[in-house]
Amino acid sequence: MIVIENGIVRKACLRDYLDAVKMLLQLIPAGKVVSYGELARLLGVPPVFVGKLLAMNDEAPIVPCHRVVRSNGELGGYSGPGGIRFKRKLLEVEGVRIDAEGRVSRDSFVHFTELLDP
DNA sequence: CATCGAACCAACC
DNA sequence: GGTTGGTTCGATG
Repeated sequence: MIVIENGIVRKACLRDYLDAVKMLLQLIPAGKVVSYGELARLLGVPPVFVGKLLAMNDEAPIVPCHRVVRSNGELGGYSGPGGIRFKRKLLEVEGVRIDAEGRVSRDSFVHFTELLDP
């Protein structure tokens, strides 16, 4: 059973959360990134759980789980093919600016409210 | 800046 | 019942 409350997912099984995450990921345009926390709010789960879900995505990078980074700009992890190096490469190719310290620039972040409202 | 602990979860042991 | 995750956030020194 899955319940939606104020646009936030409540009690669902892993499979349901995974489907929800994938849908949200498809909304992120190339060249932009979102934070784990943002997804966590929408899904109603703790941020750590988002990581677990993304790690469970077997269709990376078709489903762009590489466009999810830490809120402080650091890349976070990537368990898909090619590992973290590949994640960074993908982002750069898509136009995300990453500084020498491996931080994503703030203007590359996008919020789901901006993706859903316009 | 570094470290700490708690947190909205389901699965697994 | 405790641990585990690609984490976050606020409080603290």
